[in-house]
Amino acid sequence: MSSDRTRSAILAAAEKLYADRGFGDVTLRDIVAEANVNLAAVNYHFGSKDELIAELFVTRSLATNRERLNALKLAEEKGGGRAPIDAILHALVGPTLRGCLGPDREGSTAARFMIRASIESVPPIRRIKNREVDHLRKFIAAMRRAMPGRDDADLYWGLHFALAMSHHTIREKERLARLSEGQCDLNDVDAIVDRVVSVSVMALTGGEAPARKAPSKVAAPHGRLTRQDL
Amino acid sequence: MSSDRTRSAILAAAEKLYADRGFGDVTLRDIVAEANVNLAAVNYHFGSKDELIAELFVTRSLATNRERLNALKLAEEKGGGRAPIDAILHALVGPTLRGCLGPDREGSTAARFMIRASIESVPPIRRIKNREVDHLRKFIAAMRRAMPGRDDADLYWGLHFALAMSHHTIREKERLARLSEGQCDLNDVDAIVDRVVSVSVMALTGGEAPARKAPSKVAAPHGRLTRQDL
DNA sequence: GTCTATAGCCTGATAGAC
DNA sequence: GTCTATCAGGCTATAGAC
Repeated sequence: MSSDRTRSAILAAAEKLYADRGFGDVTLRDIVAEANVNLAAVNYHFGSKDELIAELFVTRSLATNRERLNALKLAEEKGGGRAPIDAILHALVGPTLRGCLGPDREGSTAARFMIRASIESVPPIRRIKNREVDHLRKFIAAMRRAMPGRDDADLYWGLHFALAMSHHTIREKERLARLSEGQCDLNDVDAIVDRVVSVSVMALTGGEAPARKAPSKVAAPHGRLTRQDL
Repeated sequence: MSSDRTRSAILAAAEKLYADRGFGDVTLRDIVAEANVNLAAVNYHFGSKDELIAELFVTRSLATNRERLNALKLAEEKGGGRAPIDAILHALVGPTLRGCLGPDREGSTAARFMIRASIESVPPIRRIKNREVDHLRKFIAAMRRAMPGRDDADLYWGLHFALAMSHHTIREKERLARLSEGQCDLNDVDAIVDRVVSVSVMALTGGEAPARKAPSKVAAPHGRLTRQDL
């Protein structure tokens, strides 16, 4: 009982401090001071600093993955087992973007923690991300059903680019706001999700084999290989 | 004179060790052992560990930026002051991708160092990246000349997505190789550059206002706003 | 089981001799 | 410029109180 209170206090204090000041500037001593517990309690309950960080990240990460898979399942049921490609990509990038940029969660501790995790990518978080690859296969499977003709490599690249755009937007939102001098509205999450989905769909459908040996003007600018030639 | 040799030895040893084992696992004591110099020499020559890392990164980073701007200048001269959009994006993402994935530099110390810098994003490197925003304005200016009709916001988003795809490909190349079980060829740099450029061009030209209030089937999947409505 | 006090070792940084 | 010695602060481990 009392154990749960100490454990929870550590988790809450850690998430708050990491969200506020980042992983680099927060020590275990800062965390135990904020939580009003003893230094050794962290090791007792979590084993190490890294495992504490890992638990924080896994908790938030699992929630996002559940949202993703629910949205995917819903979209496929709605389409009788086959969802349109844009709905699949929407299910993939929507939860992540809304979780970090959403107006409801605007500046919530959880959102700011996940943004920090995205920007600083400390070792325990990297480890988790690296083994968190299985649930992406479910998206590849859904994409394969949506676009039966496409090469698998094209599907993987499409998925990869969709994740690239959403993660990079979260990670570099300050920079983009500054570079564009406010002309890119980073508060309108729905518009951002649509933009990412729209570009991802174009990436997946745009180079749709016009003629094996006649690359489109735009796709083969410098006489290099086009996707169709790979 | 002797100072220069010590300085260079530290730089070389640090870049090698960071490239091999990452920033998290390499201490100053490891570096001075590899360089056969005294521990205090690092602080004497660089001020701090962070400034040593910063110097390593800035050196490689400036070289890439020079390549980028040279390629951009060349493309604009070739077109009489106005380069086609794909050539501009090529100049933007080509040097970065070739510098990290190129077959000539395959596994070179410099390439592996820059990949580490991209993956681990340690504080001194983040600081440099954050203030390294000015030279991107030259690319925005060139893009504005190439696509006079486009909204500035669209140009910024296009630039942002191009960088997103190239950086994410460098950063997650192992993961993509594993996820795709080798079906995505991460050794064919030219093909990757073309793929990134091709998608970026589509992002910039694809949503080209078909009709103000009739969003295309693919761009407005869920009745949300399309780019044209922003 | 839960928690505290304390000691250990490693890190980056620095002062002062040479 | 270079080196030795030492420092403060970080995370971890453990012995023992409750």
